[in-house]
Amino acid sequence: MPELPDVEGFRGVLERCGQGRRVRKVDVRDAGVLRDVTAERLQVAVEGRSFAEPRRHGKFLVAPLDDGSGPALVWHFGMTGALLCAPADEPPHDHDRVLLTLDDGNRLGYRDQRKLQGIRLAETPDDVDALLADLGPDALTIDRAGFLDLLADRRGAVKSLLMDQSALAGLGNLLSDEILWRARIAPDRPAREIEEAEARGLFTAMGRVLDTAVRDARVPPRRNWLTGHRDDPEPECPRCGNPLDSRRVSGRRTVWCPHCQR
DNA sequence: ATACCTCCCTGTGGGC
DNA sequence: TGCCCACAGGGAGGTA
Repeated sequence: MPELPDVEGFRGVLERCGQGRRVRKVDVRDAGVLRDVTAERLQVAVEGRSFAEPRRHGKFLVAPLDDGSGPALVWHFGMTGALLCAPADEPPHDHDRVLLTLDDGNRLGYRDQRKLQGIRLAETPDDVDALLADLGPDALTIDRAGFLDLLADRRGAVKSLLMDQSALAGLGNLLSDEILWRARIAPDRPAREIEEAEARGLFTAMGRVLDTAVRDARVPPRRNWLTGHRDDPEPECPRCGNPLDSRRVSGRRTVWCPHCQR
């Protein structure tokens, strides 16, 4: 599930619920979500420290502790992860894998059904940089010139480019389909063959889709968006009414309108 | 450089 | 209310 807008929402959860709060207790209920760190190390590193200002890059959420010069928690939410804030005495959900009890009676929970990604501990700011080193620029902050350069440098399908985290960080399958639909560009078009005017339109569509999705903290399944139709039994394009098509592009289910998208 | 495959996990829904 | 399979909005690693 989580793409850039969802993770931006989790950043907000962490900011409102965690920032400035001290972690009283780290409860690892399922160590299967810990990546390159043991439950013991996580406890020692985090308990007694407080959350500084969190930040996001692509689909990663970074939570530096104390003054930011030492360890940081680095979250990735995979397909099914979420960060939730709840009163500490609320019974945990089955999929709450790690619980962080705060000093104000609240509790941050990393909830994740599938455990495809998880939580890392960066020991230093340099470690954080190393974890994020392979990511391209964030989709929310890249400028138009940088975006046009990405397209020009890429031979393969434009959808593969949008989804490639090392080229552009933050877009997932749903957002990519939505943005391409909005810009009327077929997902399998080679990126470098997209005309400049279309490419500018694609950049604008990305910005608008992201703005709305960030406000909703998800890709909203509105009926006038593609996303609102992709799971219909016989999906039709909300713009032209023609049937939507669906097939795999770069290994992911891809929905588009063959009539509108060229 | 890029596309495809498998794998990592769990749960759900459809077909039988 | 059983079994089996494909599939789901994540990514990594290996191959051609």
